[in-house]
Amino acid sequence: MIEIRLHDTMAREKRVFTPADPGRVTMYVCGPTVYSRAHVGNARPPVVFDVLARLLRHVFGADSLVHAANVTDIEDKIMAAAAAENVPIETVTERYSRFYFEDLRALGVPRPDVVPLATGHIAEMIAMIERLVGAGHAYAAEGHVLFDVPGWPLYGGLSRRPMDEMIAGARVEVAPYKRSPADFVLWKPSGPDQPGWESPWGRGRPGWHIECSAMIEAHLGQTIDIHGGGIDLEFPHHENEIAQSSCAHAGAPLARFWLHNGMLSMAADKMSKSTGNVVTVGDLLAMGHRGEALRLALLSAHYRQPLEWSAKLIAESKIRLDRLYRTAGEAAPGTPDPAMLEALADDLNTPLALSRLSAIEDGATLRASASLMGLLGGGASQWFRGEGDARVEGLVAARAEAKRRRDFAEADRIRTELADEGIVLEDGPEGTIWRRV
RNA sequence: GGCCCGAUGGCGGAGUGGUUACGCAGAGGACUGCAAAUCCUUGCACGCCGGUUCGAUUCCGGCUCGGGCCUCCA
Repeated sequence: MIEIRLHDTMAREKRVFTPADPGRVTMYVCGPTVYSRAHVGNARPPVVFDVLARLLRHVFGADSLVHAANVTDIEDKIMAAAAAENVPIETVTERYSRFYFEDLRALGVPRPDVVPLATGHIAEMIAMIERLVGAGHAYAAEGHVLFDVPGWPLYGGLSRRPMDEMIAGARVEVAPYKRSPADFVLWKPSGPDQPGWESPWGRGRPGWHIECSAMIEAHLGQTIDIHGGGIDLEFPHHENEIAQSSCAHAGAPLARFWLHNGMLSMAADKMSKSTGNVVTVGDLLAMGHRGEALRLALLSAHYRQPLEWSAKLIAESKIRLDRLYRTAGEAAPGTPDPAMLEALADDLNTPLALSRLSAIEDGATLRASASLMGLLGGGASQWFRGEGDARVEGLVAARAEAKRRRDFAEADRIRTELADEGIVLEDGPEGTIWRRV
């Protein structure tokens, strides 16, 4: 069996990955808060961890993996977005949740095995908070429940931040009900006009961090094999998840491997909703870019490295796919290329894997290899032509007839006409094929 | 200010203590009615200063620059 090595943020080094139970590999990736369209940066984790999921299924068996990714459908930004439209939060969350999975499908990312909703696990969250309170790790104050950070000395292990510096460096105004500035909220009160659930501490709603801890416990267990997410979540989100879960589980570690992807930037700035420096997946698709080209672009750099997003990157990725599809043709998948597999197994080195791909000459091997990265799923003719277009086919046939008459002026006129529509013709030994640029 | 990461050819982006990344773009050639595509050939590199070493782009230290986190964030 091939050896998979993954970079574990906790250990700060690559380690050989072996599941606790090879028959049930567990992976959880932090999903979106659904209050707006996903931008390309938001799409990097789903794409990256989809590649990992494909690799794990290839190595451990198709049914060996339980891949979970949550949807955060209760959060203050959602409430703000709903209030702005004067609609219930469900209107907002259902709309953007639908968009999110449509975008992912366009990028070749299937729905994870488990997609838990935060609002579907309020009882589990309350139960976990009660356990934390009972164990002395959390306390109620003014309708809030807070995690007692100084009371858990192991806090900060993932991000390696010394406790005193976290407190000294706190830049936010400290709420008066907090015992320590580092304490974070597990439950917060809701006003009469805000969404909320009854709890031992009054009507309220969960804090963001407890959602993941409770849903991981509910669906995957106390200790999972892999926990993934963007590097920006390392602190405080993942640190807080660790604190909550470990304290609720008598010290059992939350995850055996922590994987974090790097950020996407655009024009030298991080792509983020708060700065407005974003391009949404939906915008790019509407512009005519292929989802598969966007996927390849997202995999063109190693997942832990930052990635500079640009129009040129998309164009290059599309051209690369053209070449790969020409080689793949209509071949049925064969056996993956060992060198490509080796690249993926070495901490998901997709740029290296991509270079291996371009060295493969056999269509069947190429298709099987590419499918491990979620690429080359369709046939070449489908890729180049898109959906059937009778009018274009007719013009191509008319041009072929003109060529047969050696009426090259007419043939060139038709070719120019199609070129103006962004359609390129290629005369080959088996006739003319066409594709959109 | 604190914690952490990075610096590779025109651009993107792997990797390595001594030997080819790869892709895009460029140049030349083959092919073509002309093209396109394809194939062949080809130019272009490892931020700065020290150290270790027979030898460093690769290891160590310092510097400069860039990025992320410390607040919602994938």
